[in-house]
Amino acid sequence: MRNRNIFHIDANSAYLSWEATWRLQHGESLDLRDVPSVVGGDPKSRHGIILAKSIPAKKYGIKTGETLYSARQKCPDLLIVPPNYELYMKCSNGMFDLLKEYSHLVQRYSVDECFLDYTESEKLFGSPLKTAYKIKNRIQEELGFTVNIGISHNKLLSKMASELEKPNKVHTLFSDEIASKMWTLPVDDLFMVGSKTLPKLKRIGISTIGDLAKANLSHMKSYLKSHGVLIWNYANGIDESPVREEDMVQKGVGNSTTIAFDVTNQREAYLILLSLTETVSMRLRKKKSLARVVSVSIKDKDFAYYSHQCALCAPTDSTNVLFKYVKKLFNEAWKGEPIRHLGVRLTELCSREFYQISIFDEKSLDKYRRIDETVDCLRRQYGKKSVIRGSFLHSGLKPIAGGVGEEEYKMMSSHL
DNA sequence: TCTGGGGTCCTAGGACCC
DNA sequence: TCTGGGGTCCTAGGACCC
Repeated sequence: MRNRNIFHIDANSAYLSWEATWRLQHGESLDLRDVPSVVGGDPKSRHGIILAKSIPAKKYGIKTGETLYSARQKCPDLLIVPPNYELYMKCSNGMFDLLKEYSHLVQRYSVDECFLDYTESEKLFGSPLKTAYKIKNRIQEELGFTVNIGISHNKLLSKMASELEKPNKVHTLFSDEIASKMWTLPVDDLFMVGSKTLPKLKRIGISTIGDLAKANLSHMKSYLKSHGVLIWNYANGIDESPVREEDMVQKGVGNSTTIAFDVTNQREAYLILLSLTETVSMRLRKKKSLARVVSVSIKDKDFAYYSHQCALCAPTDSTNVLFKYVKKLFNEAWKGEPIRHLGVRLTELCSREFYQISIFDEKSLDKYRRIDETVDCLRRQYGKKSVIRGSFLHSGLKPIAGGVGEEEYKMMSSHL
């Protein structure tokens, strides 16, 4: 492949910076970024984990994903603010729109990360490094938060580059810089080397990215299968994946929720599953897709996780049809123990247009479809909670569960 | 006052077919 | 009385990402 120029743009401690920016713009004098602070969920509803941390909080050893309880022990004066996903979506959109000015090829990798293919833009905007600084400074001035930008010839290296020194920095990581800038790093700093792979690598004497790069490829392949080949390539800076257009095909939609209390009976489990089915099927219909596979997942009070799935005879987007399968799957899977978390996921998606004929085969399905369309329409106009099922009244449970913000947005994935 | 939510991809084993 | 081997599909579980 010819030489490309790829940028990776990463908002620095995104949720926290966005929260800080918003608060400053709304009259607060304290900048959350200057003190030990975190964005975190509510422990009362069993959502008490750290979603983002300030740099001062990081100095206390506080990590994303750890419990608020543990973070408070490390730093008793820690300032904790609740998340505001709609705000984060707006900030994310602002960053994305600004980036689109510099290339038609911008991939939204997650809420706070984008890849930008600068290859064709160079003749319009000049040198990559100059433009990267321009973008970084514009985001800071116009949107109020800082980003790191990594520049290289592929996505993997540009992503590794943006991780180098934070915040508010532009880094390059071209081929001749791999040895000095990347090989010296601990091997788990490499994209796709996680907590399970790290000890396996340590066991064979690999502790830096450079060790992995110089390891024997066929040895890695027999030891870690295809994943071994993948990370060996990454360690050597090899990655040919393209910056993908926004509208790539999504493979599935799912929603899940941790319940504030342990669910111990079928009736309550059904209500929560119904609320999740409502959310997930609305999202499916919004995408004008149908699903052919439904799966239900359960996490019990001890965090043991399992799931059960089945294929449908015909793809559908009907809340009622999907819920019928969800109930069946739940009954087949549930072992009867107290439940902490429930999830509903739809996969094997296809286009609605493509399958319309079989949907209208049955009169009852046609009726279901009209109900779904009407309810979706009302909810769009008057809000998600304008139409709810009678069964939720007085149940103490949320009629619509799952989802973080109002808008649909690309979340994360683990491949480039 | 303990541990979120939303994704993708890979693998292993069993069923089934020829 | 023996009992191959390749291919595909399905499901459950695990690893990784942010």
